[in-house]
Amino acid sequence: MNKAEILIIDDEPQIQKLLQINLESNDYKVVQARTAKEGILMAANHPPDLIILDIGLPDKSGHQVLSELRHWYAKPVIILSVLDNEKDIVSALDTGATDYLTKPFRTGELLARIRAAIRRSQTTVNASVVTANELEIDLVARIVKRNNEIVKLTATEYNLLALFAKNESKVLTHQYILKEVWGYGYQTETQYLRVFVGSLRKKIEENPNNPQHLITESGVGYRFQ
Amino acid sequence: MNKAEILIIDDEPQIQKLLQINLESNDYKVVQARTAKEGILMAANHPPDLIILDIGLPDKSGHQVLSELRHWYAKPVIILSVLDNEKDIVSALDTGATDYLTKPFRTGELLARIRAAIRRSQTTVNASVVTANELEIDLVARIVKRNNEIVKLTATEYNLLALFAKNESKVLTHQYILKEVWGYGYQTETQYLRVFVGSLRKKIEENPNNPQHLITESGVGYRFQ
DNA sequence: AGATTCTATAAAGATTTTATAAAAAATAAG
DNA sequence: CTTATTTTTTATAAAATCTTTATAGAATCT
Repeated sequence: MNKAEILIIDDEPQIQKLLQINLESNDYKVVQARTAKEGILMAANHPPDLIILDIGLPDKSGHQVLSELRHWYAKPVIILSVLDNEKDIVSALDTGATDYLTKPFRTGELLARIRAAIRRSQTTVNASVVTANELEIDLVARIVKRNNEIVKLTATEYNLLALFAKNESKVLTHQYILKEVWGYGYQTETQYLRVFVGSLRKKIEENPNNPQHLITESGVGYRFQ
Repeated sequence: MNKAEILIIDDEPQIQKLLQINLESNDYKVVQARTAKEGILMAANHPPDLIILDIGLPDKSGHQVLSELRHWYAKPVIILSVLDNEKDIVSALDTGATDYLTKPFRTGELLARIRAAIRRSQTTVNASVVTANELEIDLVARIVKRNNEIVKLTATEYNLLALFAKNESKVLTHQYILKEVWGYGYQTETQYLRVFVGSLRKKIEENPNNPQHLITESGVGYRFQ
């Protein structure tokens, strides 16, 4: 297997150096960018296996970079943030960040998180079939089966369920789901979500009044298990 | 591993002596300053792993020193205060102090607090999964488990617990917690906090009447451990 | 020791959030 | 062009959560 390639987007030279040394000695190929613009360009030209993104870049906010990346880049993005900047972190996770670390960080921990993120992205992206008890979701064939019988879903219903399946047992916020399934500008249309979660439950839950798969997290979002 | 270095900023010679002896015999390297000015200078020239700061210094108030330090110094700062100066303590914690002790203090307790503070600064600050005995808090998945079973928390309960988890074994003042969880303008609603700490204890403590994780610091705030 | 402040807890009331049905609008299929 | 299907919107009932109040107990101060 080839070396995994990691793109670092960070303007601080000492962080760049530190990461480069540590990652290369752990057998990763390292590519570096110092600005948001440069980073996006490099990622587009030659998509890496993972991106490490500093949230405090000079030319563009990390959030913006992340959301631009997420239009077409599905692999892990790990966020670096300065200490005590919790709002940034939460909103970054909402925009689709894979994980985050606050500076200063221990390199051992960063390496562990990189390994975990890459492992996850390889299994979940390649795993075209997600199963949860009597449910089977084939993400390549776009087919959902319940007790081995095909469940007929509309396009939106399927997109929603696929998103849940890709994020099993993780709480997804309303905002995030709406953005992923409906696109930008729909973040406030929480009612859409309720309607579609309702119709999904009717189709995939044994007892839709007492859902076992699509769990409500009141005030936050939903969780699939 | 090298010895951890501790800077003591205190003008009382007997305290200086007492601390020096106790810390050095516990295998810390001790550096001492007698004034605020000297202390800041020493910390800047050679940042220690932890600072012990007396709140009652001759040339400058400890609060000012703390807030100056916090611009660039992210490691633990433990405050020393005379007994009848509770307001100082609360405001110091609000400014970012890690922990506090009132004089006269027992050295065993000080040593324990130092160990806790250093351990925390090395590990938990960055972690996206925090574990405390039978508790497991996944800050990315937004899921809390107790003995491997998912604990159902409301949004506010979760936000509160997440804040505690990110500041393990650190005293958080009422004001600070209220500001972080409820936002500005709620700093005086201490009763909210009592209600929610109560319901959290019911869900995460073995015996809510004798809490082991969510500890009350009377007159100051709460501590999670 | 007594007074005062602080904390815990329950429970009622208010508000927010969620679920569901069904109508209207938009889109796709025949 | 008409019909069927899907998505969006509206309305409303139910559930969950948050806020407020009241009160008893614990901790702290004088």
